[in-house]
Amino acid sequence: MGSEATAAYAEAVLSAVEQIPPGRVLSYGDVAELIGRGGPRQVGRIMATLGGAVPWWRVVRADGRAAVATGAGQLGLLAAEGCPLRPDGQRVDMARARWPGPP
DNA sequence: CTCTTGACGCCGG
DNA sequence: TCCGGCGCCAAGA
Repeated sequence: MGSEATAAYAEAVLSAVEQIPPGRVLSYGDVAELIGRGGPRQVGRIMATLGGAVPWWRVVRADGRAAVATGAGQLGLLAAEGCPLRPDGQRVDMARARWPGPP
């Protein structure tokens, strides 16, 4: 059972993203640290492959900006959920929108 | 088996 | 604030 390691990792990433409450966001690196496995790149890869099954728009870059391939649509979804955005409207206010983590 | 790419992050200038 | 470079791990060609 070797390939299951990747499947288990993918499931851990998707599970963490599903736990993000509306109006909150997590960065790729935050998800990686939360599950304690791999790194930001691995999280991004899982999101690109299986992200469609979870609220992927709640995952943003560490600097509060949206990922390249997701574009402005992500910021629109976050804004619609009440997520605090910066005045420029191009980035998320990580100081307020960052989800502290599971209780 | 090796090389390149990627929904990234951090540091320095 | 913006720009470039280096590091990280895994999958695809």
